[in-house]
Amino acid sequence: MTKYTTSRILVSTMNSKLSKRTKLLDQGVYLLMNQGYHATGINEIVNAVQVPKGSFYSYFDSKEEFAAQAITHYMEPFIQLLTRHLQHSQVDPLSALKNYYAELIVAVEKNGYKGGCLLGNLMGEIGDTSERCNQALKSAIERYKALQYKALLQAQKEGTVRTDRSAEIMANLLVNNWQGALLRMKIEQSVQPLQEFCDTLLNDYFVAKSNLD
Amino acid sequence: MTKYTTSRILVSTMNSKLSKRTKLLDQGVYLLMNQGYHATGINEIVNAVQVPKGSFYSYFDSKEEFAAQAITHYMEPFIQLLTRHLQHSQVDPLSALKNYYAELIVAVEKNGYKGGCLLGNLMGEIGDTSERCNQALKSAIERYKALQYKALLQAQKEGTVRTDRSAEIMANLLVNNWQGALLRMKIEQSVQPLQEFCDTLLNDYFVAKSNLD
DNA sequence: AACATCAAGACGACCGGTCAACTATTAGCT
DNA sequence: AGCTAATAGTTGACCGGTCGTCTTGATGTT
Repeated sequence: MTKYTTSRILVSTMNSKLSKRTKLLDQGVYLLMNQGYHATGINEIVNAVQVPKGSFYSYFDSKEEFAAQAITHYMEPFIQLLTRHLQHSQVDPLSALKNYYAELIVAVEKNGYKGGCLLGNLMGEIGDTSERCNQALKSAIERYKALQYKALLQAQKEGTVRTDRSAEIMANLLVNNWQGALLRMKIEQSVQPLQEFCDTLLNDYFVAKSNLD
Repeated sequence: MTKYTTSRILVSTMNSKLSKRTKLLDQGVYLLMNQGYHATGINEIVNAVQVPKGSFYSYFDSKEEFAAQAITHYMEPFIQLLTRHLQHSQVDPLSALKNYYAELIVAVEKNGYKGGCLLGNLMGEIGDTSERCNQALKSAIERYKALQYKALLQAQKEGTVRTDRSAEIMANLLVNNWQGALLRMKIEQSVQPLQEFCDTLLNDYFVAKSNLD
């Protein structure tokens, strides 16, 4: 019984520390996305989740390392959402991509066009000045692209996506151009740039000729 | 002769003030592009061009107003370069656009892929938090797009660009997606994203069917 | 008691903007 | 024309913060 009690306390401590760390990352993602890296101070992050300032460094080595991990943390829900769409057994890969982007468009509109995407924002702000974050951004984008690449490859096999352009290039176009459209959305306060992007690539350019209307 | 001398001094003073202001803007563009808005302090700007710090506020009302004007200042050479290409009497509008982007690609590669584009960077960093800069960004992008829209419209009339997609949407795609490609270029340290963008839109998607190989 | 972990506040640096003191220019007077 | 007072422009020190990181005393664990 002593052993069982010790084990429960140990698990509880670990979970509490993970929970605090997760809260910091959640809050970091939120603030970094809405304010940017340099305009977001550590005090604001820790105060928002009731973590003492001095404790920050027991979770993260530095602000830069924190941001790098916030980047990875930010991507998780997107990777999960896209994976779910792609694993939908009744939907072909191209339609799954379309559904995925359509769902994102609804979400950003609901969010009042604010923030856009953490990846694009930080690429612009600290892509040149933080090697660590640059690395995290690159990895995040690469993971995102790889999922879309696989989907396009499968769609090519199924005959719904053109084969005269490589799936690699098409996945790059999706990932890169989505970022540009999100930036424009932010200043125009409109999802029109996103819709134009989807129409152009997913409903037209990528579609195999035999599948076009 | 007294009148002539007074007139020369007056002109010289005006030119000196304009020259200092221009130097501040040039330096501001450079630093904002390489470091971002919040990581660039006013001291760094004024020190770089030997202007006393207190004088900064006789040129610009605030840091925010300065950045807004740096945005407009930054766009001038691009507008001029694009205009020159489009006014080239021996080149059709679509080829002029291609030549313009090809020239930019050479320039960013020569610059070591650094900075990217001030517009995209600041949209991501302060597009949500500075209304004044958001306005300047919007105007700058709109000006840039308008030039490209006119070129595409003319190209449609000449039969080199497809007509089943509006020139408006195509100009938007150019402007938005170029920003996304530049962000990716920054983290990948490669012009490949830019080249893929140009190949896709200018050499394929935009081209009238009868002009495709 | 000895050791490990936590965290409040100190550290040295930086921030944008203000303003008193100073300098330059203009207006008014003789 | 020359001088003085009034006005306009310039600017470096200052203001009241903020910043990320580190130190050291407090607290927790064994």
